Amino acid sequence: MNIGQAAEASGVSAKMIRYYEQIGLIEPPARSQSGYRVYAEPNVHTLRFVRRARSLGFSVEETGSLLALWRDRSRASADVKSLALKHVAELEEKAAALQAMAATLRHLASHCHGDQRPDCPILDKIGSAS
Amino acid sequence: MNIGQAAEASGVSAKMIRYYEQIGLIEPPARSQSGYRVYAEPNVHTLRFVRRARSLGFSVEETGSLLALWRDRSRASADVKSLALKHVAELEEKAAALQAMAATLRHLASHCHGDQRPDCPILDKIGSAS
DNA sequence: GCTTGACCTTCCCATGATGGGAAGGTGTAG
DNA sequence: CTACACCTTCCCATCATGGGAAGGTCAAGC
Repeated sequence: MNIGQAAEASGVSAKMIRYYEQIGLIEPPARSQSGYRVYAEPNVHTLRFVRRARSLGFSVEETGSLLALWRDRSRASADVKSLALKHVAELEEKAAALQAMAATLRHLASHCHGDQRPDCPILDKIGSAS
Repeated sequence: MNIGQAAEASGVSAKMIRYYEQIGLIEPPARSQSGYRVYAEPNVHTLRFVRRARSLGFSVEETGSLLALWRDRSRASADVKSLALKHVAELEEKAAALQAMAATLRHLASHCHGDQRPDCPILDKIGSAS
């Protein structure tokens, strides 16, 4: 399987597969005589793991830790759980920060007429609030 | 006022003030004979505006639009309000995405014993779920 | 066999917002 | 006059991703 097919099968772009290999997140695959990367099913499986970890908001580095845990059959599930819950806390913190911004701005907007007149408490507040 | 004092007074780092100037977000300030940037109160006011817009999650480019609206005394408040509400929608979308990740992961974690045993539904799911 | 087009390779550049730091000039207080 | 704090510009790094150029490879069709 060439990189294009591995990309198709895993949902990870060819560009990113090469990048993940370059930074050491995934193992370099076999190469054909002409230098093409050749992927087998286990490689694709790993790529899918990476894609899903990324889609759960883990950074590439954290994904590397997850991969290591995944491959280590003797790890304690407590290690995985603590990593996951720490990440959950970070996600929730970021979500809360975004929602606080949205709430503030929505509040400002609710006081803005939104018509032809220039008066606008949104800009007034951004320009003078503490 | 030199750039350090303007940074102190506005809450924007000297590095970022130079960057904002370089990309054209803010006007180049006056210069002293020796080439030092010299800021007056209106400059600091603008910097504070930028800082607050950024802290509400507006990108630098969006902040530029807000600045233009702020300086344009004849703009309609409807223009400001629509920009603000569009941004609110984006913020809420991002927050919802993060919370969905957190919820998924929290759900997976709730099924993980978190003890010395290696079995872990978190990794199992990341490794095999669709 | 030869051409064509789809694929692959590596290499470099760009993004967005920010910080770090080097090399060198300036300004001020003691 | 010497320190020291500040300023200047310039380059580099981050994080994850995409774009694209220049050139090699492979398979299908003529």
